Amino acid sequence: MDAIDLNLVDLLRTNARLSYAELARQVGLSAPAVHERVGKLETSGVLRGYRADVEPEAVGLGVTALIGIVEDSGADTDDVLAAFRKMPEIESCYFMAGVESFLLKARVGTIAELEQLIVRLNRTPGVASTRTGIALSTKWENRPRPVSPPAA
Amino acid sequence: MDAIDLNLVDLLRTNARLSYAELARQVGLSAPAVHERVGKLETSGVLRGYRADVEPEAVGLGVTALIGIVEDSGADTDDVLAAFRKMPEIESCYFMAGVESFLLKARVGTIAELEQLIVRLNRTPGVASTRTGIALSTKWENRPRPVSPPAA
DNA sequence: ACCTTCCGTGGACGCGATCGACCTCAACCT
DNA sequence: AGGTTGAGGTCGATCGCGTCCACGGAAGGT
Repeated sequence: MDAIDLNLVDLLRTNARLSYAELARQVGLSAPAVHERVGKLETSGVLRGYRADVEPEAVGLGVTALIGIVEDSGADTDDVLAAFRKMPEIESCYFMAGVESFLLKARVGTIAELEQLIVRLNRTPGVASTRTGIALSTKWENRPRPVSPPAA
Repeated sequence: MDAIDLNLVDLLRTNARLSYAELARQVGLSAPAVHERVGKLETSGVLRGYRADVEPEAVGLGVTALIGIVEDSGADTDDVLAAFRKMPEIESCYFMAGVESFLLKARVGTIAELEQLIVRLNRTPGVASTRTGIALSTKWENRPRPVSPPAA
């Protein structure tokens, strides 16, 4: 993980579809060298994948909610997690310090669907209570933070 | 936005580096047709970009926090937003219904940096108070929800 | 029926991806 | 010091992909 690797990570974080040739030009190496570096970053787990960034409204997911979960005392956290994992509307899941064991970010199409999701969450074994906040708008999300020092 | 478009969106959401030729095979069209469709999805704003998914720990961002913000009464929300936007550690920013106007997701390297961030947040004009929760682990994040019906 | 528009296909051509051979340098061993 | 080894690079060649263009057929309007 030298400066060139960090540079590649930054470039791919801003545009994951850059060609190896273009990446090579940007970092000042040959295309095969970049190809090998990126391959190593992938197999070492630094680069976990490449995702298109999609406007949620455009695919019918206009409602965003953030939901805190309080577990039952003695609940099996792994079981709870497995149940959450089966709900595709839960985009993100953080295990938190504090009274609320989990914080979930969910996206659904309508408030009615959100209601159904909350009902399902409250019914899943191990969940004591939920507290949901509705996002009126997403100002930004997953903004890539440059990790390599600016080129000066 | 027909079924093929949704299919393309799903494919790119799972792997943004798929070649047009490969996409074409998967959806049963020719490469130029896919090229044109993807181009239109980009210019129409459905596809906002393509991002590498990076393991945060690997780039020195091991601490994740979720921070609720209460605004001063009479604060200028746009100014507050602009201030947040200048803080690169804030990865996501949601404008919320409820007492807390914003919910921020921030990533930093150390608890000390988190402390500094919170201090800065509390100092920014328009912010009345903050409430931060620390994520002990990220179970998953930005899981792509398939948007097109399964191929059956 | 005709025209127009949209959306696709097929062919062509230049560039990119990717493999293998070779080079360079630094670290380490003897 | 000299030799060996391995990591990480360049170069060149080959093959497939990206992308442009001309053409074709279906749907819909007049």
